[in-house]
Amino acid sequence: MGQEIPKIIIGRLPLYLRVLRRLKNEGKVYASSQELGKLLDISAAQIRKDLSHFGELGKRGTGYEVNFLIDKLDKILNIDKVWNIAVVGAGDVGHALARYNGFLNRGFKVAAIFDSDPHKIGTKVRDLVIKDVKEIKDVIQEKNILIAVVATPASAAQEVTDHLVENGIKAILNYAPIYLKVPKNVHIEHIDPAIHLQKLSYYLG
Amino acid sequence: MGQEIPKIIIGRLPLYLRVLRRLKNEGKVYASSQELGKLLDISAAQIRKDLSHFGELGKRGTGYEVNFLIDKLDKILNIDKVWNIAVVGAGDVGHALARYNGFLNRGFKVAAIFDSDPHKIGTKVRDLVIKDVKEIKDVIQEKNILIAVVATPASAAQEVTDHLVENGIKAILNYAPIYLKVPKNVHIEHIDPAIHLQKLSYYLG
DNA sequence: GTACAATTGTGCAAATAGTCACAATCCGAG
DNA sequence: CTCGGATTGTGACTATTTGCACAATTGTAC
Repeated sequence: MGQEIPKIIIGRLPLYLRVLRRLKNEGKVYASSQELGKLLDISAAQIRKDLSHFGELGKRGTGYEVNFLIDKLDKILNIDKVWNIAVVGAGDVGHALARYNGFLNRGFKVAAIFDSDPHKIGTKVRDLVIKDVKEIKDVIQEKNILIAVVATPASAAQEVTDHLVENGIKAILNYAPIYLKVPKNVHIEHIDPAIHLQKLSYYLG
Repeated sequence: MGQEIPKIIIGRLPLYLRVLRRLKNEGKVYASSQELGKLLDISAAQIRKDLSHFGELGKRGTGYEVNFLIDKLDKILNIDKVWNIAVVGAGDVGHALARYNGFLNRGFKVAAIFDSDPHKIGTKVRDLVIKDVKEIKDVIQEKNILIAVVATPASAAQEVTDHLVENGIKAILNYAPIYLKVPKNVHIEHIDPAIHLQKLSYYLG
């Protein structure tokens, strides 16, 4: 303990959590590393080693108690509460995110959505009013938002990002097809479907 | 050569390509590994080593010729043509994908979209008619589709996937928040925004 | 044409990640 | 209360990935 946990391990924890939630739903009380591994195509040894970074979470002979492990992972990933997040860009992606039902029971709630288009500002997505990007500062302060999603066109993404960072955002999920520069104390993840498709097409040669 | 290229390297090639396209747009003719590295937060040495797997693509003293490298990466990734792809699920994600303008110049075209909801079947997204999932077989044969996107609820995703695989799909991009089982000759990539958000929230502890 | 600044490609070393295999432990049956 | 099957946690090992450093090459300036 006390050790810095490698990023690659952190990246697997949400996968473990997702499958555990499913098992819980199916009424399962215990799960072995072998069983989890089979459901995730990850070796049982790796799962055990990953989890062992956070203490002795399993019981020898029995496996991992599903509910206990879910709670533990929730705490580790800091999603034992719900984070308010902001979405910038009310295009198709912004709309899809604002309307997505899957966030709430996984630790997040879209609490604000912004755009710069006067035609969109003031209209609603679900029960959320699209606000002017100029209001970002006030809103994220008021709603205590630390996580934002950038869902603007590539041309606006860096500028929006800088603005978010200036106003205290500490983590960004970026859907714009461009690499965003952020200070190293700000964390960032990227989603670009074309990138994934290109990885796939390589293997179809 | 003849060697199997590690997956992790293949995963970076689309990133190189994306930044090269931007540089080309800006009128740049040459780019050094250092310059690319700075734009991507990847070490220059790593970029050189990655690219060296595919021949001597740069010029010592000068760097990489942008146009040449773009062409080369296009060929390596098999996107020197446009792939027809199918989207299954015409919800928010399916709509967003079908309406997205960014695919075409990156090697892909949404050529079909399917749903099982009778209310949606027959309606249009852009100029694409939403078809019944029962027509998957015929349409992907007719349009020569090898790549599909699963954008259904989690509950339907595995069934849809099995159906796609049975009918010749060789690569799947999965947006459903569930791990999909596929035969090992079928390639798969996953996108789940909640997973990314959870990776981020870990660091906000 | 020579000197020099820039930059690649790459062998080697270091760091990181993953697998193996087994002692330690747990639980249930008898 | 002992035995046996199951399963974890982990040290030792192996494999993979990254970084370093420099010879080889290129182009330019004079």
